[in-house]
Amino acid sequence: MLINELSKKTGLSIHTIRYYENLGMIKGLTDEKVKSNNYKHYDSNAVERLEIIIEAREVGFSLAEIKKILTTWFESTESKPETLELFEAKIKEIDDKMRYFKQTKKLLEKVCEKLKSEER
Amino acid sequence: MLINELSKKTGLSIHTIRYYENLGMIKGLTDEKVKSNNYKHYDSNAVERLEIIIEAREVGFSLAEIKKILTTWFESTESKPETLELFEAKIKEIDDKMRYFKQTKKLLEKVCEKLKSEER
DNA sequence: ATAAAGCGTAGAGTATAGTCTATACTTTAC
DNA sequence: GTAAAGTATAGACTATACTCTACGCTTTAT
Repeated sequence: MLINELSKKTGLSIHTIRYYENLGMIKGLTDEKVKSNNYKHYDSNAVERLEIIIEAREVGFSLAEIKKILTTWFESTESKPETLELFEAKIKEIDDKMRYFKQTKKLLEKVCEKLKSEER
Repeated sequence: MLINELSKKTGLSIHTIRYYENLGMIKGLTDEKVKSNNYKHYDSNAVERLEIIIEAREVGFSLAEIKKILTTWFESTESKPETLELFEAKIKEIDDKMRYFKQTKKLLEKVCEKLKSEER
């Protein structure tokens, strides 16, 4: 599929997809048989990668961190112990964030209660 | 307390605290009795506000959004229905994010498994 | 065959959230 | 009383993640 279809499939803008591609997070391939243009074709792996990017950026990971996750998941040949340590630390971070989430949700619920009681 | 103590209590840098103060998220007061300087004094409310800021930014709320939460929680006199709607939408957002968290955590756990199996 | 839409690259611009520097005055320690 | 450390303001600078514009070429539709 071309970038337009990829954009529609993932909900990301063409600009954003190209930005991620420039960062090396996804890769499109030009059809060798066609010489008149250099349009890039994207496969299901590109979709998968973009879906992971969307998920992980929502969690607050930086694109640099997400890139490491993608590399390890899809390309890694040799495994470095430091990468494992990084990801294990990230899992702990997620657990910590979950706690912040619960606290903030509670606060927001209290704020809503307050607003509702003032309404009367 | 002065800004140095506030910084130590919250773990935020003095620069960041001033940045938040400039945004109107916290407020220090100069001692009227002392005329030689205009050092600002911060009370427990400032600490409370900064703790809320830390929590909520971890969740991914923008400072503009956090400011609204603080205003409603500490200063609001009249309650606007749109504010209530905003916060209720934010609670839903938190629930959505929780799902992303769980998915990303699963992915990271799989990635860690992969790394461990390659190690052997 | 020509206009409209799509693709590519490169680079400029924007928004958010800090972070740092310069300058000047004040307080504290020795 | 002098140097070091603390405080204030203003503005410059940085990093991250987009977002947009300009330009030129290609494909598609009419």
